Amino acid sequence: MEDNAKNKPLEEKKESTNYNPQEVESRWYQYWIEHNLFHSEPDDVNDRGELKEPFTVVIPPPNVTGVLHMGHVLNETIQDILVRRARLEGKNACWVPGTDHASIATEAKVIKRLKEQGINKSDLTREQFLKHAWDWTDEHGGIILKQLRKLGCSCDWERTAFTMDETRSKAVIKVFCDLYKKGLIYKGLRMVNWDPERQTALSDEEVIYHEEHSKFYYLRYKVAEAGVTNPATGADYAVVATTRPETIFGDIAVCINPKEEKNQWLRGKHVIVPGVGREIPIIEDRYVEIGFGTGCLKVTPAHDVNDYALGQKYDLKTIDIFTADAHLNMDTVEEELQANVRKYHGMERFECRKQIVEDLQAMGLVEKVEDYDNKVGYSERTNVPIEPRLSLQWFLKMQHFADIALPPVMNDEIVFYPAKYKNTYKNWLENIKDWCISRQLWWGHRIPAYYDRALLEQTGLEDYPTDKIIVSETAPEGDYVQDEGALDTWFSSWLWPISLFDGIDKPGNKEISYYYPTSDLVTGPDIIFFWVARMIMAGYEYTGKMPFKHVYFTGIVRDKLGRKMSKSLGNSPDPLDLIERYGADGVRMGILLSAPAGNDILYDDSLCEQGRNFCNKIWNCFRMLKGLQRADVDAPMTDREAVTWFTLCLCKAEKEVDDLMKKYRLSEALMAVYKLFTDEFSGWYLEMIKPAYGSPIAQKTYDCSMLFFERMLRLLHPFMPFITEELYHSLREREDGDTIMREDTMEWDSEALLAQDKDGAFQQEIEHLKQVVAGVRNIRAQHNISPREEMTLLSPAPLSELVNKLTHSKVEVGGERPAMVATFIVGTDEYAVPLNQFIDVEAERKKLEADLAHQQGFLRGVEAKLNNEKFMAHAKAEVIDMERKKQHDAHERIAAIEARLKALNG
RNA sequence: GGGCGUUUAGCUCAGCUGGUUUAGAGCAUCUGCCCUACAAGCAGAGGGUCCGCGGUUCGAAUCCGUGAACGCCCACCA
Repeated sequence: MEDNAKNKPLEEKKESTNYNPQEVESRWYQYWIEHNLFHSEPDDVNDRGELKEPFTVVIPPPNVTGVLHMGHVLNETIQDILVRRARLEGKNACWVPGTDHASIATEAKVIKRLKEQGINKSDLTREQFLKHAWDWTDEHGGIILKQLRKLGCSCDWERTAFTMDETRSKAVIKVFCDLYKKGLIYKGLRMVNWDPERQTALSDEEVIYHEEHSKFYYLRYKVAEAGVTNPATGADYAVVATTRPETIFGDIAVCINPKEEKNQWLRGKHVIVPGVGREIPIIEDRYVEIGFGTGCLKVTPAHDVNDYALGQKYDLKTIDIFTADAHLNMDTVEEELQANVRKYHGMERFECRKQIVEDLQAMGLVEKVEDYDNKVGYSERTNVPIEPRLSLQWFLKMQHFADIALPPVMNDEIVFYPAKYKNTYKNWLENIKDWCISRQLWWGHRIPAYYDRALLEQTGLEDYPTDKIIVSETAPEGDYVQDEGALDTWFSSWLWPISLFDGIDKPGNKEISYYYPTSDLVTGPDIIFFWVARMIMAGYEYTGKMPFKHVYFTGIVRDKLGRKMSKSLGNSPDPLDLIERYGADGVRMGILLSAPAGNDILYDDSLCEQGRNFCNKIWNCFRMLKGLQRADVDAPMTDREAVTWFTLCLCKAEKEVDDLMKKYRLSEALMAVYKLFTDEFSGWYLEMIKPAYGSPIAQKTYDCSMLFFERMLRLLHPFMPFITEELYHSLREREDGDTIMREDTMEWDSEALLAQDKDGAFQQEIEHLKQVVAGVRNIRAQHNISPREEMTLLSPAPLSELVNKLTHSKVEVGGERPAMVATFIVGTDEYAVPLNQFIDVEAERKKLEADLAHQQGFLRGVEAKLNNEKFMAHAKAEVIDMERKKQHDAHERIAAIEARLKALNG
């Protein structure tokens, strides 16, 4: 993988001059913790005695049993950048960490582990099971938070919370009771998404639909009335097409569209469910789409949402033929039909599908089987096909919440980055459905609803009168039974920004008043409905305010082929391993480099490599500067020019980074710093001020350079916290406890500094100079002239001494042109370098002619505009002036090229 | 079936309300270099019909229309 081909073999290398991140990183993280630098308290004041502005971020709590993956690296790095930058700006930054109990995922893991120990969940009481779950949480919980430290995350660890700790649980229960009191929570028998693996209801958002290649089975339903046949075919049966033949045991009717001509003969008749023998009526409803399938729809109210609706409309009974784990339950089928169906009892649903089709085929009741693509819903967590199932669940009415949560996003009180997610958000809220909040799980917040034991035994759960249910934060006196269900995990997550500051239980307390609304939320767009939207709802409902001001949606981290990272593909690198190899700073830079908000990242190790290389570059710049001998002498003119120029570069870059950060264009901000450091500082500035071998540098120049360095470290610190802290302390002696993280109080007025070169004339001069240097270097490269060999540069005008220094040449103004020269043009000036060798006249001429053609083409374009009356009449004056300048410059360049060509020919 | 988004160099992307020397960056590629900070480096070079078509305009990568390809979200066609 490593391309060492052109690298020097290791053994030949001099002593290593590479930056070693591992030692540095662990040392500084420990220092930060020891000095409590991440901790925040309300009403903190700065050195000037002013109250600091709060800047709050709450972490999207990772699953308590989770381990760090690349998605976390991206997400947490972005949060850390925002938080660290806020600290440098003098804000009181508070990043609150924590974990999520993730009820369904964690319960699954616990069950799996118990199974490995030979224990079945069903053998345990609720209390026993919860004991195991808590053990697991204590054991594995928080591993991920430790891993975040390796990444450099500056969370306020003293505030670490858990969605099921005491404060958070209290908030959840309180909110449930409150919403129940407000009439927004109700209990009802509804068709829900049932996960047969975990045996719990799921919300609509937890179902993921996949396109699937399946079969369309055409089944024959014999007409019960004797002698009635299809006039078109003579058949004495109706044909019903279905993708789920195993549900025919629950068929209650066959529905046709009253307008569909070809099925008119079935009106008012009855048919026999094939293989089952149940006689069911033909009903009519316009819901059935004309022209689709056979126009005959089997109605199975217990196992399909639409059929359920039809069942309600026509008052049909329901026969639920599945057990909770999606095996066939024939006990619900009528006694007189048992002989036909008993053999299917206890079969798994897909096995039964095969079997029933086989059996019906044997009976000649299958007309045909076609290939068919349809969508099947899968459980987000267990990845098992969900089963629509009628069950008693708790729901939250959502219209009210949609009404309060939509406007603030649409009018940008809460700003989404990127803004396109506003549409997604709007769409969901405008088609909101009630939220199924109960789960048939034990690991989670138990629903605070109580049933009178005596009454319950009398009525059973389904018929228990709703008005007799007691919803209360504490168990009522007397003989009551608590609801067995737990709440959807998101029913606690949606309170997170409030409950972290105990704002539900103690509204208006000091913490919530200070830290809330939080500043930025960083999360993936995949949980915009699950989490973001619902936090906004809870925020307005319980504080009257938005929960956060900005939402930054990250992309998905993919491999470089664009595939999602997954364990099975083995394309997901272990972040800790990457940190080991490239350093946390390197990994942070790598993951951020190609990550504009909302864009997927095609991750490749080479990105981290670039990050590591950059660290090394910074490290070596520092070594070079620090190693210079200093002397108390006047700085030469070249130093002063270099310092002035770089001051301007730095100020411009600071402004640019500031601007980009305000727009949350983090990768571009980092790139701006990267270019400032590698190109301008290291490539140009250091070469400009580097003293001759063995000579010292002027103290003044040295001090300025160190100042530049420190300012660049500050710019870079949010992105690369470790190396910047290390070098901050290496620049000069610092007091114990000092840190780069403190507010920037350096005397540095970038506006005033930039004003010194308001029209940019000086910067232009240096840019011109850089091009001249490049021109000379180019000639050296083309003619194989060693950088050590001194040359003469013939210039039309005097040039700064910097040119001599950077090109190792003597500049002569004007002067005679010898026969053998190489030339180049910068702007409209022609420069020449006399050569001690013959030049390839043909090659030179060809190049010049190509350039000439290009310039002439350019000129034609410009002149076409200037000769166009309409252009002259419509275009703005500045534009016309610009075109005139272009014309003038092009003429000059053409003249120079022609003169040179003439000299070459003559 | 609706909605949204994307399409610019080999790759990943900038290019804001049309005009800034006939399109920029980083990476990758090629050539030449171990010169006393850095070969995890330095210097230089090459590379684009701005998805197609039509329109608006003096002027379009940029605005409008249309077609295509890809991606995402939502939706109960069995």
